[in-house]
Amino acid sequence: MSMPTPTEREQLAKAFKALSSPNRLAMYLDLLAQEETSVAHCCLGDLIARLEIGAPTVSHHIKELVNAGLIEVQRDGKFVRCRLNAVMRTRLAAFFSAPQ
Amino acid sequence: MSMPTPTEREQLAKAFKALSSPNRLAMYLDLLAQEETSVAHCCLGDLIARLEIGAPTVSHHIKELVNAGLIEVQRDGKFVRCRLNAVMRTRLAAFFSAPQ
DNA sequence: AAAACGATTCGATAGTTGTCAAACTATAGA
DNA sequence: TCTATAGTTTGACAACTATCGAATCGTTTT
Repeated sequence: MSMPTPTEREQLAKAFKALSSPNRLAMYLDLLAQEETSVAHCCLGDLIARLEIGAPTVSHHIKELVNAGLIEVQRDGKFVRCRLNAVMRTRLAAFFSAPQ
Repeated sequence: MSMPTPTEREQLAKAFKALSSPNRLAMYLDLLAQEETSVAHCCLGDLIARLEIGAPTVSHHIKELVNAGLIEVQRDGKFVRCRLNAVMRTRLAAFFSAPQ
């Protein structure tokens, strides 16, 4: 990978910070697992059920993950659907990939 | 990537936490860049010179990066040589790699 | 319209962390 | 042995953060 610009470095640090909280990482992993089993549906309630933290905290974490560019959300009636941001995922993979 | 075990998840979170500090990320990037230009040498003084933080802070950050399994260090006389941990780098790349 | 449900905002708190200055240790060279 | 150099440890502090309970907002259902 080529050397990131200072701006890119900032974005990377932000993404890593978002994944540095065990519960946020668990949420990211949940969405990752879901992506690979092609389950369309995932709202905050699902994440709340799986983790042992309250709704306000989950809501806060979701905002952090969105703000870091790691996931995307979309209102759907009462629910908020979450899914991974594929572009960011690819960028992070590239970051750690050794040259050829 | 297959679902990480709780232990693996802990290790991942630890690695991301280590990279979530802009200065620690800069240090990791320094070692990354160096790896790719095949410069053998990199001691703490080099990192101190490039970043605008003091020696105690750099020393502290190095310990964090080592503890997270991201880099390895080795005493060499007066100096401490730093280099990336290739295994961890590969694991992180795999984590973000999309299936097939 | 009222109740129920999903999610967000707010205020507070306990705990964590990045940084520094000062003191210290270790190695190399004169 | 004295000095200079490279790095570490310690103690402290300001800034940040993960979490909670309570109140609120928006949507659906009855």
